[in-house]
Amino acid sequence: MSDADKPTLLVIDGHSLAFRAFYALPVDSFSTRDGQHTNAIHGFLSMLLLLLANEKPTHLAVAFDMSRQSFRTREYAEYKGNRGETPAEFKGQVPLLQDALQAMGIRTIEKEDFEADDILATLAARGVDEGYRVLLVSGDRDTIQLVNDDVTLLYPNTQGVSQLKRYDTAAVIERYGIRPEQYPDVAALVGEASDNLPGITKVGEKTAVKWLGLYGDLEGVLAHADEIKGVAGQNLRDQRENAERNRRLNRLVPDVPIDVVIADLAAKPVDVESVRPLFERLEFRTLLERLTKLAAGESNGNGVTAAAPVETVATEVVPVPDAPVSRALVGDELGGWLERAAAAEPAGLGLSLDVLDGQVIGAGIATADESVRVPWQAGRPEYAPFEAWLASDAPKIVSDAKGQLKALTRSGLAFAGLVLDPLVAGWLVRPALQEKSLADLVSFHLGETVPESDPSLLVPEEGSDAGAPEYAWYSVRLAPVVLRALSENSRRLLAEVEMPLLPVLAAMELRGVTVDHPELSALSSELGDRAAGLAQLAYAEIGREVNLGSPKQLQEVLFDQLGMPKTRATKTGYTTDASALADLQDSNPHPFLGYLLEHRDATKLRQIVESLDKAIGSDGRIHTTYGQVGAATGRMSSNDPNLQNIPIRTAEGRRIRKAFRHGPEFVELLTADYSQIEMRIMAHLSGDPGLIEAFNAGEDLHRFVGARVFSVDPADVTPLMRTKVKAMSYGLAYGLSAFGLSKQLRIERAEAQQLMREYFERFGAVRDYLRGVVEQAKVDGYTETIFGRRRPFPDLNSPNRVLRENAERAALNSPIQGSAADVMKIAMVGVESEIAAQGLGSRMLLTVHDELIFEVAHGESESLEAIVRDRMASAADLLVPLDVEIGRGANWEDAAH
DNA sequence: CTCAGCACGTA
DNA sequence: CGTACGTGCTGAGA
Repeated sequence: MSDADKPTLLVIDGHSLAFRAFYALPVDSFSTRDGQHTNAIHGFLSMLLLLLANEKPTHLAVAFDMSRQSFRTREYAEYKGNRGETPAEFKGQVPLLQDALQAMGIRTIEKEDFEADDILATLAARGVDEGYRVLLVSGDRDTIQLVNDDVTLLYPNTQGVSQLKRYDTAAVIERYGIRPEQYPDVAALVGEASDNLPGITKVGEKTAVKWLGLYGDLEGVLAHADEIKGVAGQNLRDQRENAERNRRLNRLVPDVPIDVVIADLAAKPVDVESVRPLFERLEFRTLLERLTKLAAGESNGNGVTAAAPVETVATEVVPVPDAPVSRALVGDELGGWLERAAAAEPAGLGLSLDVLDGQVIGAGIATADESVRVPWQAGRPEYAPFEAWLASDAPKIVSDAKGQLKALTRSGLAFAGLVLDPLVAGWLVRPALQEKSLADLVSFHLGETVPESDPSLLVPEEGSDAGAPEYAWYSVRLAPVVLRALSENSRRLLAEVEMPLLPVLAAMELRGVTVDHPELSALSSELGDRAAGLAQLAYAEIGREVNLGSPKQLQEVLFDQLGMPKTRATKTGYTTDASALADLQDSNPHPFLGYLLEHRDATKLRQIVESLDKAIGSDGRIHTTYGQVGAATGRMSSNDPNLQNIPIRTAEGRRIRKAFRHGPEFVELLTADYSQIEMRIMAHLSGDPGLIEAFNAGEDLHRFVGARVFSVDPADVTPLMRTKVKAMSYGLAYGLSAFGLSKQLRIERAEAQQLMREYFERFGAVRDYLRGVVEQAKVDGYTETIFGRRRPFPDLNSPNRVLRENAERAALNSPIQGSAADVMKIAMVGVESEIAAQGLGSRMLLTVHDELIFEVAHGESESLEAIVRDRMASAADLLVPLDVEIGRGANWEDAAH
């Protein structure tokens, strides 16, 4: 059996690690509201989670000292007698820590008369015998003696427990100049102050190692004590009992009588729910989150190892390398460094820009071993090599590149050669937004902690927060690790879609969209007046003033004062949402309800108008920010402000769209959207002949489907029939139930059920496909889009029904929504590059999932429309055509079709 | 001041 | 008991 195949047994000295954590973490910052100190528990568990994620032990246990008394104190009463009273704040934490471990399903072991390290020695010996690779974690140096080819020691750094140094045989030899089994001899000679074991006066590590080199072991040294010259030799002869006693005491017992079968220590997936109560009591929110992530990432729940890239690929994580100290370089010196660096990292150099007020003020550039700082100001000759490198095709790896790309553009710097954004790549690995920042990514994939900015950091080091050179260094080191975690298809998606899209989004953000301020202001005050009037009317109905925006106060009015029947329960009471209020209006008509609903509409719209108005920049335009790594399905999001939820359903809402205009240099806006893209994708993925025919027939989809479902001629499909099949069709992709359908259409359950039955009779392949998606995902642990974008679903096999069914619906929807997102992204890249290739002045401004909005330059209406239509329609080759609808107009509303 | 919960806008 | 988002408000706790 090769080493890599061996199971890994992890044994931790619980006391020593918890004690380290106790002193490493400020006790004041780790206490619950009711005064329980938790710093030792928190520190220990934090370290444990890191170990579980990074080392992936197959078996594990935590050993504790039972008391201060042991066979050692009986032999030598002063043993550890120098240690003060254990702080009460610490003592109280140990039982809680043991409870936490138990809840996590981790075995704790203690044995009367022995110390935890003896248990480590015993388990290590048994583990090696039974063919395990053994990892020990202890803060007691005596455990160094246990290291051998199969046993590795992880020893906490002096500062705390956040970093462990890995001691294998080679590391021990390097650090101490002796083999691990010789360590107790050295310690016996030198003594161990912390254990109150005096050694030989004047003999330190160097002398001890020298003597052992000469005479082999302690026995040999003592046998030749007479030959050793000098004061040290004399002291050795005088104090040899010290050494002999120390050696007896520091020998760890490899056969403590404990009835532990190592196979029983097998690591079980942590059940987050059984841990939750205790963690919540200890107020460990971050830890619970990390634990949840760990549980989600480790297993897909059914024991089938998913091919999905959900497992961290970090292996060598401890010890943590320190970021190289970086020098500031400019001019020829930088030019030379860049040349050498490029040779060292042919896949690309790490780059991170320092940005202040949207402008570049400097940069960090790194290889995996070295980083440099580059200051920058416009127009200085000494920065020419830097500018040339930026503009060249030299490959660059930039984390969270979009914002930096914008800063480069704003600073007038040409840029090329972006080959990878590790943040985007990491999102493709785990698209559920787990790793939101470079620090998260570093922690997950490298198992390291970025200084200062990471909440899991145990001991914040002062003034060591990461700057541009460090970010560049992390980026370049992340690149190969993250890429390895991606499937081949995902890598292609990254290279051919996501990376090319990144600068496109940056450009769109910079362009912004013109919005008419006076129009919004007028709308806002109009809506404000209306809301105020409606509020007065509502107050009059109930004879008092309440805050209509407060669900709590509304509940008092509706259920107490007006005595209306209770609505659907929420966590904190009963819902007052629009559909519930509409139901109430049916059963218990009351003018208050109508005024309340209208008031809601008015205030909601006003709030949207207000926030848009505030977002208009000095250029008269709104610049949203797109979240390329926003959605788990692959979609983009828009924020600050969100331009993807501008009202459209009501006439009032559409007035907001009228305020979105073309800029003065342009003649109109053009909107282009995919018609029914999700249904088309469903037709493609399911191969349903009926649905495919529906799209190829070129007839109104819902009319066609309605004709099939209700067995009538298309011409005889009534509006009501059309509404019903339309709701059904759209609901399909979301995992809609008969209950949900009946609710939405306000029809009987039985009728909804009947409708679904008829539907699936005609479009059976759709149902088969949707079922198949979930079944396959349960086996694989993930779903995949047409273009290979994967999304893991750890809850699909959860015993918790709510979790499982939620996961099933999400899994069913994911390939559909995700493929649509793939198609749109491909189209955007294609359109942008074709506009550039043809040298058009028109520009792509916005994307709203299945819609693109452009600003049309003079005389380009037709050519732009042709480009957009072509690139959107040809973005994917499906079994059904991709239909694109285009409209033009002076504003967003008029440009709709 | 932060945070959870609710409600609601879009595709 | 319909997927995916982002935002703003309230009210509770610091």
